[in-house]
Amino acid sequence: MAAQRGQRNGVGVTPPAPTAAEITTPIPRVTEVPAARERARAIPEAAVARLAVYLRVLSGMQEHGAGTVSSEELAVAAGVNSAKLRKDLSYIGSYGTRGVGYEVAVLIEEIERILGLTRKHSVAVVGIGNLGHALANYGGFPGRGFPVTALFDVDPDLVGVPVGGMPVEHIDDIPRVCAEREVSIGVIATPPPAAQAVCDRLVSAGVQCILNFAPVVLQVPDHVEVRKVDLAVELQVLSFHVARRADNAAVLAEANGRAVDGMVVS
Amino acid sequence: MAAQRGQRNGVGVTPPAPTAAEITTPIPRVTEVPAARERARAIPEAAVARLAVYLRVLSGMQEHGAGTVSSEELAVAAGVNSAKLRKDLSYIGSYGTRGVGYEVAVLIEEIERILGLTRKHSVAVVGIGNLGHALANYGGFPGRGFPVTALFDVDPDLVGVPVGGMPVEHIDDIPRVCAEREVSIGVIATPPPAAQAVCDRLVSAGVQCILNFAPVVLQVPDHVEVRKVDLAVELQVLSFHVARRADNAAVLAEANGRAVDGMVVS
DNA sequence: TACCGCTTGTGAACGTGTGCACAAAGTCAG
DNA sequence: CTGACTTTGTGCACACGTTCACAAGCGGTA
Repeated sequence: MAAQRGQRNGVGVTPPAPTAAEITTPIPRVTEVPAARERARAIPEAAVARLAVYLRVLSGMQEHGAGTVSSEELAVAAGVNSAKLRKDLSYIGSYGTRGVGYEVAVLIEEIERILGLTRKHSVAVVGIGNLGHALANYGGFPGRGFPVTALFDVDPDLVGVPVGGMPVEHIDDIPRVCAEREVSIGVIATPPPAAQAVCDRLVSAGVQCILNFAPVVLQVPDHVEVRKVDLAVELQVLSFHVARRADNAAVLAEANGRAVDGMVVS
Repeated sequence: MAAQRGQRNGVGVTPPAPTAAEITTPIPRVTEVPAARERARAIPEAAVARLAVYLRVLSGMQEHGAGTVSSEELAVAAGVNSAKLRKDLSYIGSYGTRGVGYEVAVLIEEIERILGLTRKHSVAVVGIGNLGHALANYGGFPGRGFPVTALFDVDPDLVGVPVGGMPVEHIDDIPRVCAEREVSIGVIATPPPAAQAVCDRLVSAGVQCILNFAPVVLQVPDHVEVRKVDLAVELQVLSFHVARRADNAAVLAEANGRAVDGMVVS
């Protein structure tokens, strides 16, 4: 969940709070919004993540010259249940033809529209260590539409050095550079102790979406979206499964050959 | 999941299948297992991921000399609701003292036990490109207990070259090396087209847990656990939120100052 | 045109996870 | 020892996401 599954700042969960002043300007409470594109809000987060997967699979299919797909085909390729897939697609509208399937090109277009991939999203990477280096070199970042337009680090020896064809800037320049280059997504790849400070700078520079690789729980204002990629957590979840498997095997072995019962070690 | 989060192989969702022959040997169906440590199975995946986060926070607290924590303190530090935290902890047992809180040391020990961190888990990294390089240099991998004991690549120029103090092996040697070094977790950091083949080799080498960085849906047997870290998906989810935000702002602006209605750009 | 088979889209049941609120249980002061 | 205060552990209700199952709708065929 990911996984994942994204961090929400979670702290301000005080429900009796009226949560006034939502986006930027003091808006006098708009509860019943026109709902034309408000539909977007209704898409569950998990479904959004899957839509991104469908999009990738569809792109592959298009390159192989496929004109249409059935929900079943697409579901198998994406590794999900076909009913779930259809429900996910229904969140963005009805673009299929009953008895036939979906037109690949149409689906790609609609998913890209919903995911906001029609606009380019400038990405800034902060922290040019091992991981930041790798991210900067990732070839303009995975897939379409996420050009890396700024790199930052605190190390003066790194500042000015080109990495992946782009000079590293000092983190003190985050506000200026992010504003100039209209950065909309910040990637934090710093050591843990620096992460919160960097995050604060990005936020005050107007960045509203952050991808955090540092193993730290970031505190951000409500209007900022944070997603977390935590290698340690991923490994530990896998470790849990290893342990569970081993334990189950032991229990099962005990349950079958029940002669030895002094064997169960704590 | 993302969260996210973890990929389940999802394809074999045929519910009428009896799912016979579970783990390794032909076991005659054990439904009601002793349930002593079967409790482990009952822990929701999302809770496991959070336990890993709690563990990190607790370690930090212990270094700062904290002896006990209340659920509220720990919850704030971990960025979750305190009720959720208590429920998560209750999955692993009752180790708190009412009126006082939890002993940090005890909690750390119990979480480590549940997550299986008392054993060492050898990690193999396959694909020594940008990302694989970064992972190999990550300093024995994040935190405790996950030593990287093998590196693999298909490029003959890389084989034998030491990366992070460890020579790269050829992927043809995956079965032998993984068996020798008792690798329990495989990390796939290859280009997408190679991922499935590498995965198959790891699985046939006996690796049961895989962390996949390649943007591909891996097909694995039921007994293998896969977790996926997909940068493209993460970015696209963030992109979705950028778009949603922009749309909402536009709608709100329209709803408020309803004089200008030609301003809403698609 | 009428029928048939196929696939979508979705209402409804189900299961899981989250959040609330409170009893149970402990500490500490007097 | 008693009583007040604090914090855990959990039953319960709710919300969310997943899965099922089927009616609605479309293309092809006679």
